[in-house]
Amino acid sequence: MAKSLQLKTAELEKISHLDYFNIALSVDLVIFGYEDKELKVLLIKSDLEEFSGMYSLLGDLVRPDEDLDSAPYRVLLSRTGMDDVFLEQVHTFGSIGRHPSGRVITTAYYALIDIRHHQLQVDSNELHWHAINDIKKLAFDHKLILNTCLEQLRSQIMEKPVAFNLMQDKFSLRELQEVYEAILDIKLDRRNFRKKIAVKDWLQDLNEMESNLSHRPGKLYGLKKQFKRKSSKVLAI
Amino acid sequence: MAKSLQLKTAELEKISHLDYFNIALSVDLVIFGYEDKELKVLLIKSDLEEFSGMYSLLGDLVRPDEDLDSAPYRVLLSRTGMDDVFLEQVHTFGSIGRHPSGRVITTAYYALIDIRHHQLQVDSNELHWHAINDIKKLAFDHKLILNTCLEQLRSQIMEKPVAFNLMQDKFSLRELQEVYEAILDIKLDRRNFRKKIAVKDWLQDLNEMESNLSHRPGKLYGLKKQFKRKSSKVLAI
DNA sequence: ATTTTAATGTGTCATAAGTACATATTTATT
DNA sequence: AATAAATATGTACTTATGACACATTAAAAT
Repeated sequence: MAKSLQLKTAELEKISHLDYFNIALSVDLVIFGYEDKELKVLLIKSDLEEFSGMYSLLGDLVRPDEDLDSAPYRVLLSRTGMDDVFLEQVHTFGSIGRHPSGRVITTAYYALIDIRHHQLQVDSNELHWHAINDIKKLAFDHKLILNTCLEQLRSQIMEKPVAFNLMQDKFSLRELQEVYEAILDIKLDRRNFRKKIAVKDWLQDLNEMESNLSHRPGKLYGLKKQFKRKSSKVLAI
Repeated sequence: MAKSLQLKTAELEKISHLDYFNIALSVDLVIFGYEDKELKVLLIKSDLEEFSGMYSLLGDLVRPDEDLDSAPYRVLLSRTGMDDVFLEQVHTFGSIGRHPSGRVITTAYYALIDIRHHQLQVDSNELHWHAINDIKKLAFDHKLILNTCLEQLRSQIMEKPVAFNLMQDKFSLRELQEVYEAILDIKLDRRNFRKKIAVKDWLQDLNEMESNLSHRPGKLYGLKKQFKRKSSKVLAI
């Protein structure tokens, strides 16, 4: 296989016969969703005998004819049917022993999904949403990858308008606060939370109210246009 | 080459004959140093004909028998003789066309070097320090990699005690401020800078003074032990 | 119609952090 | 003894953070 590479430099030639291409490169996805006031992650039953019965992240080898950053979009689309999703690269994991089947280095991404808009086109009944606090161990080093991505998500939500990718287009401030509380896993003070969000100037007052509630409805807001991607998802600024 | 892999899963077997291993993985290093009140980067003349005359970052392919995070240490030691260096992984770059010789995905690291302590064991006279503001273009996508690493460095120096890796063990507050100014490329107010640093509680007053100056000497400080690595470099917390 | 329920919407005070800015002090040099 | 060139330090203003309580609204129940 390595012979089919079009290598030109002395360095690459010299190295190729030393089995340098025995390293495979994959992407792994921490797919976050939000439902029932909980942050969830989409997991699949591992198909490796070493990890039978355990769950793992969705992932795949990177193809030679796609950009690294395109691979996670392809995986998402092909494995879940979800398109137009917010994705961010987090870290690359490459310990020697991390994959039992061989040398695989993996670049981890996190995705943010509005579960209510992106229905799972389940290609297997082994795909399930798991509440983040219920995930105790995962196959491979995927728990480490999950923790790393969760930390990155937590550190970004007050800096950039990314949490909105977990929500529908219209939401009340209560709903927004609940999303933040689910991500951070702490209770927030309502007045202080609203003050902080107001300062960011991310929100558009839609002049609409919640409905079908058995109590006083809240105002509805949307993310300002300048922070949205096509089809209403948020830019990775 | 790919045949020599010990692949066990159906998925990997299926994929291996599709030339999936035609992707090579490398590491590239943005090696920062500080001298003459300037932030510098260690560059080497590119050995590719496509980029003849241009400079590039130090890098190498990752070997199958080393952890990904070990590769940059090996590169640093073998190419410059420098040991015990602060390194941090930043981002992985994997566009299809980024390397003219074939498909190479690269994980970028930045290193922080105290130039005065780590004399270059130059293995080639093509290795040179370049002031960061003088670097206009680089081979491959290395200017993008440099910019990404510089941004990460800038965003970390007020959060974590990493800038000290660019300095000698004993320093005055003026010298420290000059390092921060070089990294951020802005002038800082002396009083406010000292207040901010004091709050961090990173510094140990050494009860020594500068000497051999033609003006009033400043007090000397060192980084507190708890933030140091062996041989006086800073932990990546 | 009135009351109850369950939520929304809002302000103040105290503390901490950020920013702009000027003067007295110390050492070596002349 | 005077000069040069730097160090060391404080205050006033503004902005951000965190703790905390009460009046209001809409729907549902009576």
